[in-house]
Amino acid sequence: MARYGKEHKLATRQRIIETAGRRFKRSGIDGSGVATLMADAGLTNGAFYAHFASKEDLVATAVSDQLRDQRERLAAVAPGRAGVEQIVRAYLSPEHRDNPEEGCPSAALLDEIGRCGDPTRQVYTDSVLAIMDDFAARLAPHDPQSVRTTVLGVYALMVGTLQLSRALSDRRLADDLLEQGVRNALAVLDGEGAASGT
Amino acid sequence: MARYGKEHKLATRQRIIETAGRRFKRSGIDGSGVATLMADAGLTNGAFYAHFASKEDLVATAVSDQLRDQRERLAAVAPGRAGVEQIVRAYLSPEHRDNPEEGCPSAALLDEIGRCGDPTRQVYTDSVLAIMDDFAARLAPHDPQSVRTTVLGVYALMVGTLQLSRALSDRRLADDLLEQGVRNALAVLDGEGAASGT
DNA sequence: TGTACATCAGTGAACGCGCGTTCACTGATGTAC
DNA sequence: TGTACATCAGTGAACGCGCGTTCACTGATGTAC
Repeated sequence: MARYGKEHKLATRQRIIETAGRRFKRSGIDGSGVATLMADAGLTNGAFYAHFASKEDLVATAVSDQLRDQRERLAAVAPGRAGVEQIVRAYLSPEHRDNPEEGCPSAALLDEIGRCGDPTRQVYTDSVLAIMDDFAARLAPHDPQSVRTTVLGVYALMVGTLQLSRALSDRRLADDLLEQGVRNALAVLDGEGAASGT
Repeated sequence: MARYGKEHKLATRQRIIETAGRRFKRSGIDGSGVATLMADAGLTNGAFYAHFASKEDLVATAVSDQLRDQRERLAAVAPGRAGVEQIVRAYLSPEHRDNPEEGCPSAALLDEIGRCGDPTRQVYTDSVLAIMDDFAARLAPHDPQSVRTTVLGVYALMVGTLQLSRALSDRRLADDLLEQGVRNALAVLDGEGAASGT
């Protein structure tokens, strides 16, 4: 059990990144202070700058990590039209809406990310595009490039729908909106890549 | 020029609400301090609590004011299918994306609003529903209730699309996404209320 | 095997600053006589 | 018309606190001989 050495430090760094990702999604970026982020990882504020150059550095890193995680979870879903529908339904579910901490970083943080500096937005863009490319390949394996923008549009649709469902204080209306979102997402997807259906 | 009296104080209050709305949309809610908000209105921090019970009180009031403004601007657009398309294109335009301060409060603040307390979310819900009801009446004057959820879904789609377009650091991709958003919004709307066309 | 030293992840106190909020006070305005 | 007083919108300093960041120090670990 090395408490000392490169491997240990990297493990600690990874732990900070993961707990910070959850904290940002729960409390927002501006709403999460460095001392709290470190306490979440079982550490004190002083150690922060041995791992990251600045809070913004952690923000970019945590956003990237969150999106890599989202990408990996999507990769585990079955291929074909059935998998696509499963992804859309899981994303636009009451469970996802009611647990932002475990969910999509875009749904929790997108408007704040839009106000971040260039480096963070660059990292965000690259990470989202990697997910979009995976999804496009799922939708149109022969020509993923052709549906890239379609897929980006569906992602935006789902993000906005989940955010609005979280903000509405009328639960029934929020549930109806999620169902409407599923219909809209599937309509856009089916209108496009008529390929790769199950 | 009364500097004193009910009318003067109400005018000052309204000025604070309006400048705060713009500041929130530019810097976020957590990113806007009371001293800055008051300085924007040409006042000092001390006067704040003569006008509002708390910062959260101002947040709820400013969000409501912003949405009332959005509603009034929408009401000025011509009726029928032409008006609907004009609204969608203006919303999902590069101009709107590049000027969040003048734009839609949902696009600028939705994930932060989702983290606000019940009173703010209640005010937000009521204000959005008023806009949705106007829009539904525009789409299906004979039976607006039937398209309420459709319209809410289109609003969510547009909000998410604008937010994502703002966050992407690749301008061409961000532009393509806006165009895709227009197609998606119109497809959902045309798939629904086949009525009231021009 | 045992001891002396080097390494370094993490601690905890402190930096200046801005946060949301409170309050004694100012000074321009309106009212009473 | 002029003077004395009441009203009250706004000022500015202060409250305790948390912010992001820095740094001297601790103490457990690994290395050298």
